[in-house]
Amino acid sequence: MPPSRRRVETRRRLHEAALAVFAAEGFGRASVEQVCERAGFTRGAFYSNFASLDELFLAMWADRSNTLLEDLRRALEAADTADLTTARDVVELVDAAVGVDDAWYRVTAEFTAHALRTPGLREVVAQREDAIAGTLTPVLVSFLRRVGREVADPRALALALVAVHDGTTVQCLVEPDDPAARRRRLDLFEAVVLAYTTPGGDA
Amino acid sequence: MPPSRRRVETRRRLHEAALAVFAAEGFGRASVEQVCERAGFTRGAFYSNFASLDELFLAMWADRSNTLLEDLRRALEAADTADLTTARDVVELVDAAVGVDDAWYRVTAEFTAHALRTPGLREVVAQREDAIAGTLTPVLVSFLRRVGREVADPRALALALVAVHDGTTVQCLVEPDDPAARRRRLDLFEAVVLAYTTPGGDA
DNA sequence: TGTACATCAGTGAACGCGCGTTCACTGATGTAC
DNA sequence: TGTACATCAGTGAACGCGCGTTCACTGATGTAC
Repeated sequence: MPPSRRRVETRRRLHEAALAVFAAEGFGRASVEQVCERAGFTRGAFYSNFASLDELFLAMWADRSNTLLEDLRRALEAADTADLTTARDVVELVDAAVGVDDAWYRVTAEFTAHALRTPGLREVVAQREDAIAGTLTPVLVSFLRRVGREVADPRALALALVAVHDGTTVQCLVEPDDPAARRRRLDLFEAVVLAYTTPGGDA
Repeated sequence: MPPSRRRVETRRRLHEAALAVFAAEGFGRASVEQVCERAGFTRGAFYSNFASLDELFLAMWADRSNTLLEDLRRALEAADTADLTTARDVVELVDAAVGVDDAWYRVTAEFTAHALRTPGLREVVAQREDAIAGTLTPVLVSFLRRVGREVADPRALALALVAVHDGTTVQCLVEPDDPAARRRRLDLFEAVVLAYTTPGGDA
């Protein structure tokens, strides 16, 4: 039996409230009470839908991760590639599509830390990294080929870019008023792309 | 008046307990009670030394960050550089000295996330990144010169390596049994080092 | 389209626990002679 | 080196609040006729 419309909507509102509360208070300090108040439900409604905050957190995080990744994929596939002529152009296009989201970064960082101390969850994070790399790979290879670069090991490049993204996101968020952090991020992306590609035939 | 020996020792034990509890439970879920029990004190002792868990966390984190960075600096300065002949050697030497510490990574990730939502603390994290880059820079430049590479912009390289370190640490910890993650980390370090340096005169 | 009924989904009150915080106290530490 | 005293530092009990969790309930939703 599929869940009723009402139930789907309730869970959606709880997810939404959870994201807001987790972002504002931190994962460990969010309470069932706060999430329910924000969503406009009593605590009973929560327990009718989830066994624990951890379960809600996992559901919300997995769900939103998927959505964000799917949005990213679509944005890249629909991007105007007419002006791409250099690796730097590719980097700037991808960077703009990915963006730097303060609240989501915090939530993901805390989820990752939590997952590292919870055996069953480590795997979830690992699969997510894999999914990101897998989604990025084809579009990245195609963009780079367009500017005359061949990717030797697409998976290695994708994982490297994910690592650079994670690492430089902190630096950008910590110094939000410093445009230099943003520039350094793009420079590093570019350097990595060039290091992991070779000049191709059609350039 | 300097703090008494007894007081210094009490604070040290509270720091130590805090690190253990934060690593095990997560920042937001650690309680004053747990920290005190672990340290072998009553809760009154805690309040005689700190105004809040946040204050203890900040003190512990800043203190330990300094110690770790100082240890790293000493280890690198005392390292045997006779066998350094390639950039890869430098990368492997530095990587071995830095290491990948599960518990400390989690604590730092959560502290960073917390700092991002607490105005006064953002600065603390920013200064820490700066201190790391500043400490690493001279020894890195000297090692690389020894293997025949000139660093164009030492600060940019240091910050790039910190970002790569942060990003790849997650990947290594998430797949602890996969040696490929470790290898990819070293490859990325090497690629960045090569990209940010040029062949020097004495090679 | 309307009515009766069954099941589902969220309500709200109640219970109790963990723990943050305070504070009068006692024992430890150090100083003066 | 020993004694008296002052101050410092941690004890442990007490208070109370926030909130996790449960559960009998009521109102909402959907189905059969």
